[in-house]
Amino acid sequence: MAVKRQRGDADTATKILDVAERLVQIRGFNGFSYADAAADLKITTAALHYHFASKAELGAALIVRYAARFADALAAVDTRIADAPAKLDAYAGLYLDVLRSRRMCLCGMLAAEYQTLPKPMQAAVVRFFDENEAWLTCVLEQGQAEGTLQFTGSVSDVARLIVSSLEGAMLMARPYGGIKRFQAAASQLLASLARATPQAERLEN
Amino acid sequence: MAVKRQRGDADTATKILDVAERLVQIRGFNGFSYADAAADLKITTAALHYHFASKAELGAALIVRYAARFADALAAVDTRIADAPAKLDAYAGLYLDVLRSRRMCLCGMLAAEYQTLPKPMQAAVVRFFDENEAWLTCVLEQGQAEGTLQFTGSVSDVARLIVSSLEGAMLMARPYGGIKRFQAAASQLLASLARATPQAERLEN
DNA sequence: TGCTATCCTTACATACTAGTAAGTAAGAAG
DNA sequence: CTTCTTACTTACTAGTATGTAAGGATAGCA
Repeated sequence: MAVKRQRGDADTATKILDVAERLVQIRGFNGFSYADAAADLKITTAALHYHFASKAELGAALIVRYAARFADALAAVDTRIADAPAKLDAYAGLYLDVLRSRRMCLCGMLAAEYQTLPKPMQAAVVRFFDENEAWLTCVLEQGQAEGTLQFTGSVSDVARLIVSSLEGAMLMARPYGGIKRFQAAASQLLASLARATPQAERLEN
Repeated sequence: MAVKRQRGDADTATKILDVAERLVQIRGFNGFSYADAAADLKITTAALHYHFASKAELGAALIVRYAARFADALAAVDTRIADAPAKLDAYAGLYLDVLRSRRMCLCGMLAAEYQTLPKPMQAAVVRFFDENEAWLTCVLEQGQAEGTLQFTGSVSDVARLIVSSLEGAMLMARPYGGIKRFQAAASQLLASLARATPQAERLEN
């Protein structure tokens, strides 16, 4: 069967995901309702239920799409950038992009609400973080082998510290309403990992 | 007027705060209801409204009490411990205590929900973090002066990195259901601040 | 004894929650 | 032209949310 697009619009399911994603990133999964999303899209809540039978299903689809997009972005970093410290900068840059649109990381937000989430969403959130950790582990090993990164402790502990610190920095940045705090925390963290060679200015925007 | 205690119990307002605090730390402010707290206490929601007229009022009282208790704990650290690095360890220990009871930091949780909180709660959350930062700033300055801590960047940036990273580590620890991740992240972070080696650096003292 | 304040209950109001049932307009398929 | 499918809408349900009004129980006190 052919893919259809009736009025030149992105299809409704995609638009629902876009709106719901933004709402969850700003207000949390427990802080938004089908009514909010429906009002935003100027459709009925019943139409939402047509595309996503339950809120849990919508939530799971949200994480799957978000994780896939993040994985694509990480793959793009790998092809674009060779240097391990620069890869870490680019990684922090992905977080910064989210923060610039005044949102929290979707999965960071869901981590806070973790205990109230349906099982499939919980599993998807953990998968997202595992994938982040795996990518960072590769970069850290590369940097260690090249001698461009130095750290004590296991590679996976450092990977986890990076994820934790960046998620925490995002969390804290939002009450303070700016990206400066995040940038300061990220550059400080990454500087402590980079070997004390002359480093380009990073995260300057 | 005298303080009364009718059946040897802690007074109801305190018990409400205890239960609500636990619920918010586990489920979030948007993830718990007066009905949940009332059921737990085996009283009616109307009784909750007697003590805390609105959920917003209860939430604000929650933060005020939590912040006061935290401030007391920090003061106790100051009198008990002289060494700056050990103070930082004790600071991380406070977070660990919260995590051990399988809870998120109250204000870390509320930071995630920040955009949906009533104004007075938002202000109280920011106050909590400002107080944390101020305390850490003192400790970092002390450590810098004593030569027991070393770091690049401003004292307040480092203080913010510590808060961010520990809050982030708590956030991430809960989906993974243990304290190991938190401990690894905290010790790694603090180790990077403690004066690294007893080698050449010591000579300048 | 009766007055009063505290602390609570019953009963209710009002709004919102996710989710469902039934129907319909528009097009594709045969 | 009929039938089926897609993508909705209108109208509704049961349950839950915060919050209120009125009054009862109990204790201390004048």
